[in-house]
Formats: sequence, C-alpha cells, structure tokens
Amino acid sequence: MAGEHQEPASAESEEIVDLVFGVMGRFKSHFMEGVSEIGLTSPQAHALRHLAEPRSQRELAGCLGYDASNITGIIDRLEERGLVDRQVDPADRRVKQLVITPAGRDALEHLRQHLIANNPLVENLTADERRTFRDLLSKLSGGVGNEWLVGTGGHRGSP
Amino acid sequence: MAGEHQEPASAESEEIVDLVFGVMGRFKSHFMEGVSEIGLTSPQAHALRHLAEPRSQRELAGCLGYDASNITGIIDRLEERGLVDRQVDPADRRVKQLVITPAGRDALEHLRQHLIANNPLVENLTADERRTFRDLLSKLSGGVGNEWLVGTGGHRGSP
DNA sequence: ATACGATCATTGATTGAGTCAAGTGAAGGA
DNA sequence: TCCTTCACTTGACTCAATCAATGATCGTAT
Repeated sequence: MAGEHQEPASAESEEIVDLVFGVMGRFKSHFMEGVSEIGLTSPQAHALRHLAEPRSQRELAGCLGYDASNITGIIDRLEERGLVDRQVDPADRRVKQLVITPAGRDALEHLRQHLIANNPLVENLTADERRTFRDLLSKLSGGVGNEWLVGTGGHRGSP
Repeated sequence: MAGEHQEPASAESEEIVDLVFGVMGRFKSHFMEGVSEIGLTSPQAHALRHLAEPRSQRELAGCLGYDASNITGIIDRLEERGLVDRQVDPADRRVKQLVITPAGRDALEHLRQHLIANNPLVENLTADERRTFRDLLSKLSGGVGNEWLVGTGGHRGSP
C-alpha cells in the first residue's frame, strides 16, 4: 500500500455498478415520460423503436431478446392503435413484415424528440464531458452500429 | 458552417441517447444473468437490493417508484422464498418493517459479486477510462449518495 | 410429385407485474 | 369520543413474458 491513488479494481467496479443503477434509473424515468406522452407501454415503445425500418416478427424478437410468441401480443396492440401494419411477405407467406405507419412514425419521432430534448444525461455535462462520455459509451457498446438488446429477462427465474 | 469540429448539440445528444440504449441493454443482460442465478425476477431483485438495510413497505415503494399496492405481491414472493421477513413495527403497528434474512443476504451478495465480476461495462475499459467513466456517472447521478429510482413506469400509458 | 422436416406465426395456459379503487386496522388530533 | 389520516391488503383489470402445442408454409430429398 504505497500510494493512495490506487484502489483495488473491485472497489471501483462496485462503485461503477452502483452509479450505473442510478443513472439507468434516471434515464428510464426520462424514457417513461416520453413513452407516456405517446400513450404506449415500455415494451411497445421498444418494439416501435426497432421498426424504423421493416422487420419480420422473428427478427424483432431477436432484436429485443424476447420469445417470439411474445411479439404477437405486443404487435397486436400496436396494430390496434394504428401504429404498425402487418404485411404478409409475398416471398414467404409464413412471415409477416412489420411496417410502421405514418402515425407510428409520428409517435416515434415525438419520443425521439423528447429523449434528446430534456435529457438529464446530457444537460448536466459540459461540451467536453459530453464528447468524453460519448466516446466511452461507444467503446462500451462494442463498436458502432450496435443492435441493442433490451430485454433479456422475463419472469421465470427458476422454473 | 465555418469549422467541422462543432456539431449541433442535438446531433450529439441523439447519438448519446442511442448509445445509452445499447449500453443499458448490455448491462441489463448482465444483471439478468445474475438475477437468474439466484432464482428471482428483476423486480424482486431490485426490491432486495434496497433492503440491505430495513425499510417499511411504503419507503420501499418510494425508492422503487412503484405504487404501494405493488409492493405487497413482490414482498409476498420474497417472503415465501425466505429472503425477507415482515416485522410489525412496535412503534406503529400499521407499518411492516422489511428485514432481509441471512438467506436473502446471501442471495444479494451473490448478485453483487456477479455484477462486479464479469461486468462488461468495466472490463472493456482501461484504468484511466474507468476513473473518467466513474466521475461522469457520479456527476450524472446528481451527487453522491443517490437513491436510485428504478421503475418509474408501468403499464398504463394513457388511462 | 409428394412426403418429410424445418420455420414463422398464433393460441392457450400460467405466472408475475403494474395500476387504481375500495377496504381494514391502527394512530393521532379535535 | 369522533374523525381524519395513514399503512397495508385485497380485488379487478391489463399487459408482459415464458413454454408447449398447432397450423400454415417453405425446401428438399426421395
């Protein structure tokens, strides 16, 4: 123990974990605000967010890390609200292509604007800090064009 | 358009939002791994995490941003598994103090170890980057001893 | 061609979560 | 004492999430 600037890596790791929980909580609050404004639930909004370009239900399930059967219900509700269309793929009539409607795009854009507008994760940082933060996040995202998995977990902990 | 190093703040903000989704997804995956190992669901684990020290159900509801009635069920299930005890507060017999059991503390510790052990948010960074990341997170958490809200949202978008 | 196996979506059953409204029991002040 | 307030529970409801099973379709091998 020579100096005092060197901490055990695990202690710093633990601190980061705690902080991440806090920051995630804040961001989630902010996200839920925007989601409420467009009258959706969180999973519906996540689904919509992945439908900026058309995907099959199976692909969407992959992106979100959900069971495929779960997608049916979520898309049912998005379709009822007229935000998404199911279109039978002419090339393979088993698959339904999910296409966002103009109303859906409006909702998505509203959410996007809300997210970047009053974002507490950005407002509290200086320009320099923002750049640093972005670079760190980029590194953590494992590169650039990452496809974000969002829900890896469900109810059943131990069946 | 004089220089090229200056971007509109909104563009950078948007980029950060996208990156945050990605990083949050990764962390959530990591979290859910640990949660599965102790046989709980995500809300149960979040609840347990707040019970390192005793709290009343109402307080817990406040920490988690849940409706108070929601706590009843979650604690029911934690109590069934013997991870938490409900103890009537002698000072005010309306309130139930939630005390973690030894088994509950074991589970919590297991989760904690998992979180700091294989954490992808820490492993991919150099020591310097970790420090920077921690400082940024700390600033974003709005100070130090933050009580993290975790779930600000529920199902009902527009009632 | 045709029959078989694989794949996509849906359905049904079940559990958990989350909200609100209403109810019960205890505290506490007028 | 009475009335209000507060903590928790309950009930009714919707959504999410999993799994298992089904139906329709596709490809391929025979």
